[in-house]
Amino acid sequence: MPELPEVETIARTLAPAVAGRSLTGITVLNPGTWQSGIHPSLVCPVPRPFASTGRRGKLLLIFFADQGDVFGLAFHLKMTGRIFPRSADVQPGKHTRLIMELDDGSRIFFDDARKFGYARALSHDEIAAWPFWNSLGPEPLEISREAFADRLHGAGPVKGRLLDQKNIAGIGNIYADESLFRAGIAPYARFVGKERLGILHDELVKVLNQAIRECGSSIRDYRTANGDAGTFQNSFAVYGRGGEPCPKCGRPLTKARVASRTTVFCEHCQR
DNA sequence: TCCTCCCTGTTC
DNA sequence: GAACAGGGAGGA
Repeated sequence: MPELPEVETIARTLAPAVAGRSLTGITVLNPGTWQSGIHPSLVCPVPRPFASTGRRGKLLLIFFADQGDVFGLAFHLKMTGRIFPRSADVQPGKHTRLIMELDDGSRIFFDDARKFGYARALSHDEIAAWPFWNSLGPEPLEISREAFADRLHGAGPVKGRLLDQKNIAGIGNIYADESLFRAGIAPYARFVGKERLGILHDELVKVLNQAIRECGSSIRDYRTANGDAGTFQNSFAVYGRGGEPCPKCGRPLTKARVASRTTVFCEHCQR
């Protein structure tokens, strides 16, 4: 379940693996994983030096140094996607869906047990034809408190609005539940006022930054590009803790379905 | 705005 | 052997 902090961590830990290297080819093992109008062989007809890695919402980005029609790659890891740089002697696993071949013989595997994840080439035409990219809301760590409150203000349950990537990019079930608990806002609350949404932004920024410092949350599948687990799962106040005592008041945490997602919250501390 | 579906490994 | 996990597309 890589959300913003996990994808940010993967981008940072992947950077050394691509630094100074070039992409020489892309091998697609699962056809559905390559969701791009550009054939993978056309991404690097000649070796393409890498420039950097990055992130937009939950998308992992890899950019090329030279200017070409295709200037980078985007990966959505969805729930079970993983990125593994590996030396030339390591063979792909049964869940390897796509392989990036590098000029030193090493490879970067994109594994995804559930096949929900995908990769795309980034070109101006590809982006123009990609509604998801074009509808992504601002980054929560870059938007102001006031702008955040404006975007989240509305009729639907606040958790649904927080999860909607059109409003704010990069928030998934974990950081939605954790930030709502810290802000004392019930996930099903509607018409939450601007002041309380400002508090939600404060808490969201804090929880995201702490999770980034801790290299993300590893529940089961997520690992950094180095293969390490994150540690923020040890700091969860509510996520995955239905029935356990609330960290603030000690009453049992409620597990319910909100915005079509499993949601854990405290009925006493969150209003 | 809300629900279902896509997938498959893991848990009950 | 069924329920569950869930991001986002697509339909109601």
